[in-house]
Amino acid sequence: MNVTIYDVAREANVSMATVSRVVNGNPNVKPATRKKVLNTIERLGYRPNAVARGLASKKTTTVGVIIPDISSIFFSELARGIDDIATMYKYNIILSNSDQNKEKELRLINTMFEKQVDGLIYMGATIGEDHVQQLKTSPVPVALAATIDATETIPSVNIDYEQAAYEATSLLIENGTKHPIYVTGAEDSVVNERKYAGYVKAIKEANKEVNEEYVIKTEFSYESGVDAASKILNITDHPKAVFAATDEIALGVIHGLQDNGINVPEDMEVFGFDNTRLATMVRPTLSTVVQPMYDIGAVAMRLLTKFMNKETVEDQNVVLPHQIVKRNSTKQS
Amino acid sequence: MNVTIYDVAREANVSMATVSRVVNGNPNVKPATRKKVLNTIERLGYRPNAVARGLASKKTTTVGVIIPDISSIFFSELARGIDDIATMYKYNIILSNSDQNKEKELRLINTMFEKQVDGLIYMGATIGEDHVQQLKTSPVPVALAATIDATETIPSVNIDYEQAAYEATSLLIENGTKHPIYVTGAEDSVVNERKYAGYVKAIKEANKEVNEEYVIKTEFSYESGVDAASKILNITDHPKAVFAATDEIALGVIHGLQDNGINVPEDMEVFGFDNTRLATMVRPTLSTVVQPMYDIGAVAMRLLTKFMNKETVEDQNVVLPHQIVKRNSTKQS
DNA sequence: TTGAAAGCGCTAACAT
DNA sequence: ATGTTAGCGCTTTCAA
Repeated sequence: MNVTIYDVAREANVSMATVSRVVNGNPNVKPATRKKVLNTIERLGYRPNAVARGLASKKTTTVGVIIPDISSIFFSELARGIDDIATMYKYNIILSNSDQNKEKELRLINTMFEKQVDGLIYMGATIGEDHVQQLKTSPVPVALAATIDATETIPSVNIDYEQAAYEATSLLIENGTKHPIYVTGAEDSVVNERKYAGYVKAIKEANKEVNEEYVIKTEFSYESGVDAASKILNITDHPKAVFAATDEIALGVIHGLQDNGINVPEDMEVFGFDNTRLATMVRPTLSTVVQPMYDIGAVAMRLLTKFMNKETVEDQNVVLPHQIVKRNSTKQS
Repeated sequence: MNVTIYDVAREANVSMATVSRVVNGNPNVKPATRKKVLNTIERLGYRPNAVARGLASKKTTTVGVIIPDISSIFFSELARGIDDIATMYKYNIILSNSDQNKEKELRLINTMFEKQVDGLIYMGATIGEDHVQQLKTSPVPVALAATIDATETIPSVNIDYEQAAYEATSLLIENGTKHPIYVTGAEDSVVNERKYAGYVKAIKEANKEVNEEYVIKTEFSYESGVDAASKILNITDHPKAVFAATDEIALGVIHGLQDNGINVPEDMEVFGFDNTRLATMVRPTLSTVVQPMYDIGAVAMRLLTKFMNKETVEDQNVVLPHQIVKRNSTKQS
């Protein structure tokens, strides 16, 4: 058996309550007593049992994190932001991958509640009614990171996807391509919708009409980008600029283009989205939209701590600033 | 207040024990009773409290995972393998970043124990005596993933780093470069030592002598690779092949070389290590050592489940097979 | 400043 | 097949 608070109390000739007080830094303990207790804690090698503490106090100092895929360069960066702030506020993180699978997402949320997390950070493209339902009846605070629910009723941290996509597309248009091609995933999410909306807005502003042939819906992967490049090259008289919904797609497009003897950006320009570390790990380096993944995670966690502390929060839906960074996959303008 | 097992018992006219039995799938319950209980669980929206269960049963179905940096493409892949197998065995994961900081590592291990994890998976290059001490006196099973302690007394899952590095270097030598350059991090870890030993072995086999000028110790980052390329180019009459200790360094080297007008692999060859997703996301695609990160994580977790189940394990130090994959950053031989 | 004692919600003998 | 009853190790009133 392990040494318990009771053992310490007995050995130090004080009550459990006193030991508890010194362990928890309660100031109402005479220095001499504190010292005595601390000594026997040291001597016995006492280590508080967080589970027992959790049961008694109804706080686990643990937050749940549901993430689509931690091996994704995008989400792992977010997770890092979450964990750093969590650590700062003395929380630990239970991390689970959902693969954007609805059943699994719902099940995971429930598991997190069973484990009595003090709060939950949720990431996942498609938030249906059942998700919202389950999240809104949560016994603990919830925050969405880089995720938007249609009702916009759950606290969240994001950037202005529409505006960002609009700016990126506009830049390509200004650079001389009237109707850039858009390559994205065929995902049915609010974030994806907004990016598309921004693209459309820029196109309409310049051309009035959106040519569906120039919108390629595939998957959010490097390979899809490579494939998309071939498709693009097969379009007769294709536009000379491509806006990709993620950096990973953009990288694929660049390489797919290069594999076909096309020079980027001389022959064709490519613009990405996210500014993952990948963006500077290509030649030419990728012009892209800076989505501050780490910060989104960090701010989401910070927001959650406020809710957990029952602080009043001014704005539940945080919109972080984005940026446009021009590197070498687009022409200098 | 939440609904407890006691409420369910009362409403269903059975004892807590019976409710506990149906919740835990104990077969010793009359089907009719089970159904009745299940109904009232449903009706009351009862959700078992895992913390209370943990206190009573001394099992939390949670394992700790200490990782240097989840945002690293290498470790996040490992983490994914861990979580998948954990999920398969009904465990959840408490994930914490250590940044390879000794103080933090030691503190995290302790926190994991306080939280009463049922097991611990540890990753981290430098395992000193205090780590070994703390890990060996662990109250729960521990497994190292892609990590080696000098005493080799803690269960672990790895590949044969020395052999892998030897093979990679030899391949470069066979391709015509008598003494390839080695670019690695200045990290003081067993894994790093072994890779270096493999490199040295191959060099000695071909030349008898190792030229220290051809060993560049920097950091494990893309940027370091880029910088290393310049250094290499500054070496008079430098070798025409580079073996990098990680893919990320290799990518940097390739781009640094290309930025200086060098063609890969025509002018210089580059070989990586790990086979992260990065390897196929460069042009030319990267020849590299396949270290099965996902599998290492998965096997480590599987190993841990065996220990947690008190199964007897034949070999505590698992060595997974590696592979050499030739892509386009080396010449066809 | 300290102690006593009642839980927190559940599991696990032990009975029946 | 089901119920009774101790705890699990800690926090938290409430008293003193």
